Amino acid sequence: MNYWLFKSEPDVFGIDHLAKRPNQTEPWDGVRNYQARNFLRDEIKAGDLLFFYHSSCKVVGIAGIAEVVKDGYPDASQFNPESNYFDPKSNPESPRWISVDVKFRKKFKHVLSLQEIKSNPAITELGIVKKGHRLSIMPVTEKEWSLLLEMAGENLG
DNA sequence: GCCAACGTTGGC
DNA sequence: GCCAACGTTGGC
Repeated sequence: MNYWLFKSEPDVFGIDHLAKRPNQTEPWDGVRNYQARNFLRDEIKAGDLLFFYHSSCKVVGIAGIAEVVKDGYPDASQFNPESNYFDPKSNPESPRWISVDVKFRKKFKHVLSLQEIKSNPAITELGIVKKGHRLSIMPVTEKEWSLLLEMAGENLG
């Protein structure tokens, strides 16, 4: 089982939205980057855990934890002309974009801010601390997962 | 809202 | 297959 970080804009879909969904579960759709798509298709599996990261907002950082509950499957929004994520070049015979389902696990009492994360010299591999990162989905090492949990003053309880 | 950094596109 | 132009991302 692996650890991940998923970015989302909380004004569009944040951890509070996830917590209010039926069964606290939601398809993670709209990923339109090939590197992130490959993670969804090949490596992200049910049972994996992820940090739910809030971007482009007031307090940027890790807001909580969710769990992958369904392996990769074709992202329905790519075939929906009404969707912002519609991709006319994709087709159902060979879908280009992939979703997984994620389920709410916990919301942190305080967002672990990007600033705090960057201030820890032990966090060096994580994509978000690197300059110019653009990935909306990125791997987190087990070591950094534990460290970040500890920094947030949280656990998986 | 600015702007640097990046991925994608498309002409050649 | 190169690379300039363009659009998007995301922290500030």
